[in-house]
This record gives sequence, structure tokens and C-alpha cells, in this order.
Amino acid sequence: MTTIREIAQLCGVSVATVSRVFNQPLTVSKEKREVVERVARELDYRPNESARALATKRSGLIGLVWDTDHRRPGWRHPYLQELLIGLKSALSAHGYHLLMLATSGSAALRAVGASLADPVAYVNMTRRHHLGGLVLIDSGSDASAFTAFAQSGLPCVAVDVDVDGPRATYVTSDNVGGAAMAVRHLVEEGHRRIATITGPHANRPAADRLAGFRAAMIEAGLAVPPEYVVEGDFYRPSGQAAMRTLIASPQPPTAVFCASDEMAVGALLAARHAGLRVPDDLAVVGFDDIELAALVDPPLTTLAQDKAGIGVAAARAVLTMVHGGEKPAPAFLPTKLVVRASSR
Amino acid sequence: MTTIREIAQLCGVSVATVSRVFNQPLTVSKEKREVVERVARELDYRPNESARALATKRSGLIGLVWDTDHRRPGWRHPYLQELLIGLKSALSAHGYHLLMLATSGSAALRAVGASLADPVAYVNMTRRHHLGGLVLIDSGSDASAFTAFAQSGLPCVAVDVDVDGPRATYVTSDNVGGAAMAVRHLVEEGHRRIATITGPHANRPAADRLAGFRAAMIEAGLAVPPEYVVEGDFYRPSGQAAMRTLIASPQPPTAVFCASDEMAVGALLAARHAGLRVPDDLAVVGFDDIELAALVDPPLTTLAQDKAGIGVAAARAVLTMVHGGEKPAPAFLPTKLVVRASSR
DNA sequence: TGAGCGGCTGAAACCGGTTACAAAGAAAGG
DNA sequence: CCTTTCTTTGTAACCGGTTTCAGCCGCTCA
Repeated sequence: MTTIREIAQLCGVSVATVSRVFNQPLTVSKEKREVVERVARELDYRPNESARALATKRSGLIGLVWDTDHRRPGWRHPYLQELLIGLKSALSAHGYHLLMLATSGSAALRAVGASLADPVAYVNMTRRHHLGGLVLIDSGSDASAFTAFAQSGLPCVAVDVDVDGPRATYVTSDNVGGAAMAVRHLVEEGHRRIATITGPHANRPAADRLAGFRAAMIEAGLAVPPEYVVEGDFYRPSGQAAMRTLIASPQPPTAVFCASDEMAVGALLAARHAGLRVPDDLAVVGFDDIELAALVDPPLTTLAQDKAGIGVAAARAVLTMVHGGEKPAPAFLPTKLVVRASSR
Repeated sequence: MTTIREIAQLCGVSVATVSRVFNQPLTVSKEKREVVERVARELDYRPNESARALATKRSGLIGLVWDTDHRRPGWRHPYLQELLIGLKSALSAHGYHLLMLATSGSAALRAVGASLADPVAYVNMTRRHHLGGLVLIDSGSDASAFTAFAQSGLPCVAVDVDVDGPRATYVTSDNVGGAAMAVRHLVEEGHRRIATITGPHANRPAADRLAGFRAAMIEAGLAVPPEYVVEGDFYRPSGQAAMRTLIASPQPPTAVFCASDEMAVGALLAARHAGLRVPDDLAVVGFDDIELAALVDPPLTTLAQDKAGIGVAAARAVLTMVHGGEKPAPAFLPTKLVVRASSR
């Protein structure tokens, strides 16, 4: 590997000059700059990032905290791939890389059944590697661990989990607006008895979707009897169970808004088992627009999240803070209603 | 941040001794070791990884090459999440982290329509960051770029793509054996006219699945007329089209083995449109066991890949090479036949 | 003509570890 | 008791960059 000193010697300049050529080119005279650049190219010079990080205390890396909860081995992030695509492209545009942190030290914590990996271990890694900031991805467990990150003072951006801290913010979809769009769509289709299957009430997106549902129902002048709000956990079985409950109620709804596509698919299954035709007897609307949504029978009407966009927004937010900017306000990305056969 | 020198001073020892306590504890006397360890703990000492990487030329990072092909914006890895879970946990067990490389410099290449991102840029990053090795994930484009990595001399492990090089190997499922299991299962169900919808012939897993299919057919004493082998591209529409062709043939098959679940779902759709009942008129078997497989109607018989296991195997292989071991032979992980309603 | 200023440049310190080498002390062997 | 060997320790060089500081040079302006 060629070093800055070799180049300096070959060009007859000092190492400081060579360093400047790459970092503050304008402070070097045009002639020397060109010589250095040419020689560097000929020697296929590549700056040593470790040395650079050591000297500057900046590594050009952003940490990704995504720890699958060992108590929920089957849990899967609904759109990890798209999220990563968005994250990666936005970070890459600014010359940053994404480091998937592994906390090998957390075995002890797992043994005692701690939720999520030890935030301390992650913060530890962050400092050791001079990471600029962290992106936190919801891993299906409770969000308490996230607050530990948020309070650590490191630049943190959480996806789909609301956190607050000195340099912590979050990015999610416009869940309130999306849910309201779902209701309006169902009202337009002539429904008046509309129920909802929500996510866990402690979960921010779930709460927002419920709030949007309620607001739009009021706006439409429709009542929401308590039995029309059933809590699920975002996964298919809970949607199926919730739908069974709704079907068994004295006056079953003619439409249901589900806070996730997974639960909506469960609702479709329950409807099928009960002999209900979708959408004639029961309209179903989901949330997420997972790949599966277009493929179930009937295809599912749903609110599409801008999945890659959320990744991009998260990357931007964390970079803003890394570069010393103010903590950005939480971002709520617009959703899009995708109307398919399950609701018309 | 506390440094090794502060600790040395507080303990009244030299920096070398402190360094040894953390790297070769046995060469330090018990007393000094304990003092250093206690003080380090009290001061919450964390070694600076940049400095360490600079001195040792090892970073403890493994690079992940996963560049979504811009010419196939909709392309998605069939099991990225499970793969990452496996990779991460196995790497983490050895104290390694996974660095998702971003090659911002590839914009120029994209402009000229180059396939995949510039391997040179990745190799560049690898050297800059002192990465131990690379894990290459198939990104749906042609595999030519992979050979460039394989020949770079860096430790490389590809997933689902066969590469060879001085320190390059790959990990995939036992595609031959899996396909053979599918055929045997269909034969046991009484089928004799069995067709296959293959993946792209240039793709190694696709070729292996076809080879396994052929071998098992011969073993069962069954003929494979040329029109019973139709090539698809792993995606749904191609499966649907291929199935239409098969149905239109003079003597349509009573069973079809598809090289991917996506194509199998396409085959199911084509069968439904043609008025065929599955599995009575046509049995369908897929490959992958994607989430959708259990949810289509009828649920799909398929060969489940050990997705996380592939990640673990890839991690092990790359670590073996990083630690100076011999290049491991390609690994072929066993698949499992999951029998559902589409074939019985 | 001389003071003042701005642009370039280089010497050297520094970032925080690792490690080759030498030396001191302790233990072993003759 | 002296030599040899082993263990433990410290000194100092080194990894490859960045950055402070001072000095030089050429200009401008009074």
C-alpha cells in the first residue's frame, strides 16, 4: 500500500501538502496539486481509513442497531430490504457506510431474558469505532431499549418507534393520515359500520393509526362502538382472532381497517372460514403494502408506505446531526392508498 | 475517552504492559494484570478500534457486498432478512461486525449501464478499511461482477452464486438433492408425466435444480421430453407464461416442479385460468419456502432452504479464510421438503 | 522603502494503540 | 557460585494519516 509519505517524497513536497491536496485542495497551489494527484493516481493510492479515523476521530460510519429479539424468533421486519436500500443509497451519497453492529457481549443479558441487546454494548461499540450516529430499527420487542439509546446523547434516528432525546429523533409514515384515508375510502364505498383491528396500544404507529381512524370516523359522522376496536399485535394470527371476534359481535361490521397487512390477511382468512365474501359481505383494508398484499385472494386494499423513502429520511436525519446540525423534527412520510379488490 | 497511557500512569506500569493485559494476558504477572483490569473497568476504558486497526492492519470488520441492480429496481432478494440474521449472529460470535459497503463512486458506471457496482470500488473500500473479507450477495444481475471479486485475492464468500478464486468460495442450498426430493415426492404421489420450470440456465442454483430433476427422473425410469423443460427467470410472470406453454403442449404434464416459489405461484395462476384443479389435475412443487408459499390457495408444496443457516455458513467460511485457514470447499446446505396441499 | 497581509509550504507534534528489542530479575542447571 | 534460560517489564519505534504553528514569499498600500 502506498502511503502519503511515499507520494510526498516522489513529488518533492511534504506530507502536509499531500494531505491537503485530498482534504482542502484549494489551499494548495495548482501546480503541486496536479502533480500530487497524478502521482497518487499512478500509484493507486488509497487513504488508510483507520489512520484517518484515528487522527480525525471520525470514521465515516453509521451504526445500524437491528437486534432480532430472541424471544420472538419468527419475527420479521415488514420491509427491511427496502429500508436498507433507502438507507444505503442516501448514506452512500454522502460517503458514509452502514455498520451492522453485533454485540457479542450480550449473551449474559440474553440469559437473564433482557429485552433487546444491551444498549450499553452498542454505545460502547459506537465510541470504539468512532461512529457518527445510529439508526435504530424496530425489532418487534418493546421500545424501552430505544430510550436508553436516545438518552445516550449520540445522534440516533429510530424507524417506526417514537423516541426523544438530546440528539434523537424518529422517522415513520404519516400513520394518522393514512388511517384517515382508509376510512374515507370505505365511507365512499358506502360503508357505515366500520371496525378496526389495531396494533399494540403501546406502539406509536399503532396508536396513530387508531387516532387517524377515530378522527376520520368522527369527521364522517359515524359512531365507533367499543366492540369495533379490537387490539392485535400486528401479526397474522392476532388479525384472524380479532376478525373472528368482530364477526361474532351482535352487529358485525361491513368493513374493517387493519393496522397491518399481516393482520388484514388474517382477517381475510377468518372471513373465508366464516363463509363471508370479500368485499361483498366484508371489505378489508390493510396497512403497509407488503409484497403479499397483492397476491392474496382477493388482493388487498392497503396503505403503501414509502419504504425506501423512510430509509432515506432516516439517513438524512442522522447525517444532519452528525454534521452538527440541529436535531430534525420527527418525519412523517406520506402514505398512498392502493385500492385493490378487497374493498370494492 | 480514557487511553492506554492514562491507565498505565495510574497503575504505575508501561503502556506495553497495559496493551498486553488486553491482548496476551498470560504474559503479564497476575498482580499487574488484576490492577490494570480493575483500573480499566473503573475508568470505563474502551480500546480505540481505529488505532488498533492502524497498528495491526486488522479491523474486525467483514464487508457485505449487496448492490441492488439499478436496471431491476423491483428486484428483491428472496430471503435477505434471514440471511442477515444468520450472518450477523455467526460473525458476532467471533467478535466481527458486518459493514454494508456503499460505493458512491459507482455513479459513473451506472451512467454507462455497467452491471452491478464497480468491483474495483469495493475492493478499494476493502483495503481502505482493512476489511478481513467480503460476503457477496446475489443481487439479481449477472454474476460476471462476482468473478472480479473472486479474482481479487481477498477472502470472498458468495451466496447462491458459484465463484472460484484463490480465496473465494460459495455457499448455497443442496439444489441437486432438493430437486430430486421434489421429483421423488411427485413420483410417490403417482405422477409419471412430470415437467419442470427452470431458472436462467446461466445461474448455478437453477442449473443444479435442473440437474437434480433430471437425475431423479432417470432414477425413477421416467422420460423427460424436451418440451417438459421450460426456462423461466425465477419471477412470477415467467412461471405463469411457462405453465401456459406446458398446458398447451400435446400431452400436458400432471405435475410440475418449479425452480422457485415465485414461479410456482405463477404456475398456480396459469392453472387456475386454464380451469385446472390443483392438485387433482396438476400438482405443483416450488423451491424456497417463501412466506407466500403457505398462504396461496392451495398452499404450496416446496423445498425449504435453511436461510439463516446459509448466512451462518457464509460467515464461518469467510472467517476461516480471514484467520488464515484453507479456502473451504463450497457448502451445500440441506433442504427440507414441506408438503402442502398443492401436491396431494 | 517599509510595514502589513494573505497565500503556500514544511517541520513536527499528535491521534491511541501494537510490538520488536533490550534489559532486569528470577529460576534452573552444572 | 556462576552461567544459562525463562519470565516479566519498559523503552521507543511504528502504523498512516491530520493539523498547528511558524516561516517564507510576493503584493499592496502608505
